[in-house]
Amino acid sequence: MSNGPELIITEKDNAARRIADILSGESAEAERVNGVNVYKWGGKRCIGLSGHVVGVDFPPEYNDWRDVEPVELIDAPVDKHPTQENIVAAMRRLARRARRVVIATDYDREGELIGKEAYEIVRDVNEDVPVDRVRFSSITDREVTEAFENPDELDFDLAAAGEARQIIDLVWGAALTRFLSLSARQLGDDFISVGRVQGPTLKLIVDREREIDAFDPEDYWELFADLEQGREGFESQYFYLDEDGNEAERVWDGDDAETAYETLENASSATVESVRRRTRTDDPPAPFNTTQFIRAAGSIGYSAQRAMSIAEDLYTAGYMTYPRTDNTVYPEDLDPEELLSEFSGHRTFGDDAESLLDQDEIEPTAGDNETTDHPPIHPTGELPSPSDLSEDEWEVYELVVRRFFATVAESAEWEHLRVVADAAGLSLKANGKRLVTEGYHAVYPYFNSSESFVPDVEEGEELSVTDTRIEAKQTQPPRRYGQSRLIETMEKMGIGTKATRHDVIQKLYDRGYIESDPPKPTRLARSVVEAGEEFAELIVSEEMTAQLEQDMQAITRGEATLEEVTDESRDILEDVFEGLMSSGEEVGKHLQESLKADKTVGTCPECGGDLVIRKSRHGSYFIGCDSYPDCTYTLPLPSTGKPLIMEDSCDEHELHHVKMLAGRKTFVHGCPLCKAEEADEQEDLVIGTCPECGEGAASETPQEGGDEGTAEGGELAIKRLRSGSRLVGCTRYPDCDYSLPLPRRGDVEVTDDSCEEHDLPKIRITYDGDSEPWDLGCPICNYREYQAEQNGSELEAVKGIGEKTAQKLQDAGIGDVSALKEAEPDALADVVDGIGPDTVRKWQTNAD
DNA sequence: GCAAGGTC
Repeated sequence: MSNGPELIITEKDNAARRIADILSGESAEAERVNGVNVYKWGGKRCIGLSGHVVGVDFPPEYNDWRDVEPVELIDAPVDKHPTQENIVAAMRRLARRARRVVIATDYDREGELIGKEAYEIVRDVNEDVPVDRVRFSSITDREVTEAFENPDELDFDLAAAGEARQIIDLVWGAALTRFLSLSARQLGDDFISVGRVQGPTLKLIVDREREIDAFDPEDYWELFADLEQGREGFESQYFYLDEDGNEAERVWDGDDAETAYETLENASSATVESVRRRTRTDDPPAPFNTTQFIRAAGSIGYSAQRAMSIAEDLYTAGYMTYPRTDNTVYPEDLDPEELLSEFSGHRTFGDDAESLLDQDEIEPTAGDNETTDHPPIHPTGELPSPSDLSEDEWEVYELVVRRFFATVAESAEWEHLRVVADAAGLSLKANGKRLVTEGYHAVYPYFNSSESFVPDVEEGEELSVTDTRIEAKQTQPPRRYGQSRLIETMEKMGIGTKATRHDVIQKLYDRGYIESDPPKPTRLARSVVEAGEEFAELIVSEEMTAQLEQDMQAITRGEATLEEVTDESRDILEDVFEGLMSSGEEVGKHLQESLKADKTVGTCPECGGDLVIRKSRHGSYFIGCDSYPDCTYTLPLPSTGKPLIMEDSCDEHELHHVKMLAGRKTFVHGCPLCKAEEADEQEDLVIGTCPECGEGAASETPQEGGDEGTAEGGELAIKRLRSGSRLVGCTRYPDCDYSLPLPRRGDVEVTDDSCEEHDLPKIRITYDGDSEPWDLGCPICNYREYQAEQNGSELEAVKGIGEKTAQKLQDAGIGDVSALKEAEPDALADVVDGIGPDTVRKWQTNAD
């Protein structure tokens, strides 16, 4: 038997480092094996994977979509192959000499499978080494130590359940995706995908849109009266009892409403008929799991994707716990008092933490989901200072801290006051609420805690009616799902996981199935869902996951095998394909029509054909005529973003407006023909000489046939392009392509002020309305600053570097990422305040 | 190039 080291394998590097610290009493040292961190102490090594390091796929001979009939994929073999070669290689190297291996991946089904994948890699190079499995749900001293004292075995049945899922997802997803894409002749980047999770998610969105389309608004009226007691006024609303004896406020008949309003208008007083006071306890919220965190972040303006990305950064930097968790119950190990006391004395959180510590008892709330995966999201004892984080990061961090505070705070108490009064035979009601005990709201301001005032009145009291109103309204269609509502609904339906739900939504955007926020389905999405409903009901239904979940549990309990479950699933898919293949052409035609509808901007002014959005060979978008090459009419589009056709259109040209999607830089381009005409009409405005080819400029490279160093007389002008963008560019374009960017929005104004260095006038951008003008200054100086900023945000993209830190680095002469990578850690740490060489090394690893 | 699931 080998007397080499003991090898511990975790699911991720972060866990490896923390476990090594705990088991070694902080004495573990990091070394790099094949570019992978390995933590080393005594006779032990600890390596972190990156989730799955092997993936399932068909053998290469199935790669060509046109050579292989999609139906053939159903019975095609499924292989596993390394996807993270460096990690696999490092593991093999370490496992070869190991005397013992301990699998310490996450404590859930997927973790068991990842553990089994590691086990197989280990076995491949070392037949005899004993392999143990340890399970713990939070990386704390006690849990980890205990787990390692009581090692267990890998649960191969549990892992097999995960493998069954992998195979079924691949076979169904790939076969159906290829079938739809081939039938619609959509090959390349724009294939048409379906899958067990994206299918029902898309159907959810499409179904809601169908309800909205089918919605028929109804008119109704509501009546209000302002009442006054002494000098205190408040609003009341008219109500009546409907046929079922329920209270109703909406009057559905216009004449009835008018009659009631006439009566109300003429009433000068109202008599209080009843007063009801109630106190209601408002309990603090449960700890954050991923879904609830995303929801809360959504309520302060972060998309699901963005919230998770920030959470990931805060986690990697050590400020909060693992962001992907289902758990809403704090582990016993978490001592809330101890964690609170870490915040006492803190500039922002100190007062709240201290007031919470003053409570008689600290008993955290608990949610309904108690799982073994990870603890609920909460801040760690390591506190960042605001300068370590960007503004967004700080805002999200504060949310996480305050949520933790809320979970250990006291309940709030509301006093509800309901007053019913009679005015000339009409019933009026008013509901007041007052926050009597602030409770957790004092530390968690994210919930609405606004009060509504109704004065203390008594039964029989006369109130005067000071004003009356009648409001004509219409019933509203159901609302589209927002991203966080979608994620919550997916969780309820049991589809996707904490780590994937937000990615699924992103995937729907990427595939051209949804657009805007809240997401709205495209024509293509409707067709895909229709095709699914008709031929492959399971792929657009949450039933598929529910069934799979049952099968996986059977495998886990040893009541079914992986083969039985996957064979049965393949049989069902065979049946699906029988129906599909006989209607392939029809399905394809329908999909193609929808695809075209999604791209059509309007009618071609030259030939009457359809104008559609196209992609050039260079990857940029433009508008072209569908009858190309017979008609060569085109219109340009802006170079940034992905075009989206909007519902409204231009009155003059009858072309749909176009929106350019570019994340936070998304903007409405408008009518592409108007933009082109505006550019044609506007003349270039010369503001100076071109620094590259103008008078006095020495050309850097001798031109062939030209005299060395001779300027060509180019001038700089403010130009408007047909694509809608503006720039300062050389009048000799395209012979000279010198150009400087100008902002898309606002009016460009040339001031009398000029830049001495570049001999150009300073430019000011003015806006309609109250917005302050922007003194952009000299366009060359401005562009230089812009580039420096770009380098800065490139630095900020590195994990662990926030806005302020990037600034500090720039001050220290680290202008961009490559400079950071080349920097000597000790030397850099010396010049940057509060940063150690280890942090620099961490950034350098992160920058790779 | 397909899915969904890890993780970055």
